[in-house]
Amino acid sequence: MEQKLSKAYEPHDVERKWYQMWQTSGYFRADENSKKPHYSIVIPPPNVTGVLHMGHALNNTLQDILCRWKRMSGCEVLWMPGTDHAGIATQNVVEKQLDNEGRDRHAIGREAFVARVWQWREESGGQIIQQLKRLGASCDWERERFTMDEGLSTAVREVFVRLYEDDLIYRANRLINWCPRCHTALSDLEVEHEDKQGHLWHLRYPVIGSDRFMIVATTRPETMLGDSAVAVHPEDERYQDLVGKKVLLPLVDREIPIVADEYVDKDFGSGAVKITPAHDFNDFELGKRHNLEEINIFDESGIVNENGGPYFRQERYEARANVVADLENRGLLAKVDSYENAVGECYRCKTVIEPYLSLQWYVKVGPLAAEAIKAVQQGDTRIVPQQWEKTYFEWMYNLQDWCISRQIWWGHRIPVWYCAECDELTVSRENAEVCSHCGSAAISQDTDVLDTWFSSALWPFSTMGWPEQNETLNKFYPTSCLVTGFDILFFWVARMMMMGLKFMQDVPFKDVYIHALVRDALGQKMSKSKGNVIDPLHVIDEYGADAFRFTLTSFAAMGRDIKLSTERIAGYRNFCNKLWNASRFALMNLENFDPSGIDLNELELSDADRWILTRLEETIRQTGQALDGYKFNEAASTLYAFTWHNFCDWYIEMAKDDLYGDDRQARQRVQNVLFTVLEQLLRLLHPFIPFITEEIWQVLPGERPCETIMQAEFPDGAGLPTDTVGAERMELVMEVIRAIRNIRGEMDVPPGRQVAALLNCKSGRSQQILEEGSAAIRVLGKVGELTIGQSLAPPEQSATQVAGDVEISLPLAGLVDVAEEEKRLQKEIAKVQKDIDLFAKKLSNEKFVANAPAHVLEKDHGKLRDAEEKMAVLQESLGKIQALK
RNA sequence: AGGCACGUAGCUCAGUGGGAGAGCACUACCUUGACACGGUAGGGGUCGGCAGUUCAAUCCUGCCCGUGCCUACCA
Repeated sequence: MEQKLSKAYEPHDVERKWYQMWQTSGYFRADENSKKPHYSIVIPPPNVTGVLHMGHALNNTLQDILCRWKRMSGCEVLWMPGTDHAGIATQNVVEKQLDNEGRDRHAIGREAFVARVWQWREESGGQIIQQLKRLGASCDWERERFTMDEGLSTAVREVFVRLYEDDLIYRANRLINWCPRCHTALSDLEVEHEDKQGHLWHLRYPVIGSDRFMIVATTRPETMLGDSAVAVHPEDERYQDLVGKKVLLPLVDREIPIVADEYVDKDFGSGAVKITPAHDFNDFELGKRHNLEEINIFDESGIVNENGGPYFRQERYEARANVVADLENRGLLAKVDSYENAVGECYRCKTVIEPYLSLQWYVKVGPLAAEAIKAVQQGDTRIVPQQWEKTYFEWMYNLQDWCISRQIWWGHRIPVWYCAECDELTVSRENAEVCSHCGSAAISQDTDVLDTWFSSALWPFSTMGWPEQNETLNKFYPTSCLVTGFDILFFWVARMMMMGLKFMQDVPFKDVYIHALVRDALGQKMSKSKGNVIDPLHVIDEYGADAFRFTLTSFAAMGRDIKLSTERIAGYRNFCNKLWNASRFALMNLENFDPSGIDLNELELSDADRWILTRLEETIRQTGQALDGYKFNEAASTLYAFTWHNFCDWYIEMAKDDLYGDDRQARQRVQNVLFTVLEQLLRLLHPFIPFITEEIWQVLPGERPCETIMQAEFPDGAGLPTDTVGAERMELVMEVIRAIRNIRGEMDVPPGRQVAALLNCKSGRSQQILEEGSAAIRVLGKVGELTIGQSLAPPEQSATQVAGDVEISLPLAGLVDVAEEEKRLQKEIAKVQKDIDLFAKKLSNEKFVANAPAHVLEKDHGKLRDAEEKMAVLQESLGKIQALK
């Protein structure tokens, strides 16, 4: 008994052993000087704070499949790995640590804080990289990058300065999304909108010089402290006489005008709107049109400032309660309705966003977006699946300028210096010492850092050494494919497109493959708070990385989310085990087998051989096509079906007879085919399940052409002796076996018991095929006495089935009772009758016959004929059976 | 409000203008010398509803119902 492989596949040691070998031997390394065609992918850099979650696992499994496949297909592959400094997220992590120590970042100061973040990154930032390795990711780790690396920081500065010089970066005082907890501006994308149940308060503002009141409705009554007008629609008859008059703003007793503006919806509420330019985006715009005062009533923590009169120093919700109570006491609260509206929250800490007036840096995206749109329209970059193109365009056309300054400490500091003497700006690639305008040394750098996504946008070329021109960029830019989830299509993909086109004059990637989101078994997003997270590392521990990868791949159908549960993973663990055991079987029967120098084309192959080789060639073709089209699930199911249902269920079972028999030549022939199929199958499967395939491949008999399966060629089917006619012949044998098994199963014949069978063939061809396949029929059908011929008379008492033009009869006597067989036959007859009815009806339809294409007609005629022939045999048998009763 | 998906076997999902598929679950039988993480056989679906195009619709078109997601400045 062969001792090379254990009885069941045990992934742990295998995974560790081979990953280490691959990495230390440098098989993941990309050579920019290679003459081979290039293939490159940049990893979507996970946050340095991150731990591997299902999304990463899927994302990186797919990338690894592509990279391993391309590497085996003769490409020089660069898979560029790295991590993202994740400004706000990382700062929050370290701030939390400080908080646990009873300190905050202001107490230790900027420099110490940043040093502390770096220290944290050194200690625990590499976690996710180690986890990617557990998954089998074949990244070129020697090139690992971090967005805060010196090189990438240089690229960030270069880009900032050049955009500034091209008037594509500017500074403006506007309303921005402000997180009162993170104390920073956020871009529009970093705000998540969620519908929340709240209230709509209707407030009464007294009109000056009149006894009338304007009723205004608001979801945020505290902002009335900053109101600078009440607006109505210009054509609203109710208020025609009031426009131009003033109301007295309650509580703070300020006089504010009543203005007319088209923005107001006459039919909503009272038709009058309170206008707070400093705290609402619409009001801000309206305020600009009417030249209204912008009164900021909050500080950066969302606490009422000195403009809030009596509410000074109250937190915003506290102020809200007090404002409402005070208004009510004065009879100025008309009514309160329940109201649901969308509230903006910080995407990092979920704090409710405050629209806040402040001076920030912006990227003017218009000209950049125009190029990014054009590139996709022209097909320079292809988005797969294509449906996402529409989403991409939709967003690109409606793009607002991008707020890139963040009031945090962890990130790329904005390379702008302000002069205390001449008030001019110095924008510089190097750290500035003196003002570029007046030469004064009294300059200070902007305290803000850049949005994390600013550096991410440069990732495809900054990681390759840009702004330096080098061979890596020449060879590997633009990248071949970007694999990512749709959740960062805007955050990241769109911005890489803009920056790549601007600075490399070429798209950053030829293809963008957008994959699904991984959800839990109930279809909910996995999150810590819901407690429904499946940890990929636990999955790998329990089922092995290969089973996990194959599961994800099998579910990675386009355009649908993946609902993952551990039961599903077990199924693919079983698949790995099946492959393992099939390999064990092969190895046991390949002892002393030497695969060298034998050409399958020179062997006298059996129909079974021809069949499996033909199926293999088909599988190779289908797998390649599926991968070409990013149809990962199709590739996976093709391979699954071939491995299990063709190779294991049929070929191995049929091979046993020859392997165990005395015919040395037959044995060698089968060994050759068995070896060939298994060896190629392992190579086909390697991109998907790299560990187990390496482990088996390494112990195959004979000399290996290279040290690792990673370097072996991906099968292309060339040289395989395919033979569709031979394969069809085998199908008849298989059909006969299935028919015999069907009778046995239906009639409850014990599996161990042999039966006699009589195969009555209508053609000499069938007879000849079955005679050749008789060994398989005997073994797989558990047939003892086997009679094959033409015009045979079946025994009086027998069970009958039909396969093609072959009538199969198993003598009943002593096996089963007549009633059972009658039942079985009637069931079978009912099935066939359904077919006959269907096709007879179709073919008697004149319109169908007149219009349907010839091949359809021919096929249906054939099917009707087959069904009728089958019916005749079954009816005859039924008659005989009934006669016995 | 707009946009995009989705609705197929008990569950999770593939799929195609020409007789409905897989995995899991289920039923029966089987420790046969690769594998019980296994084998063989079997049951199970008016392919969301209603119209239309077509010789032919689960697939194309329209409407409706239901479910998700994304984008959006209606207080």
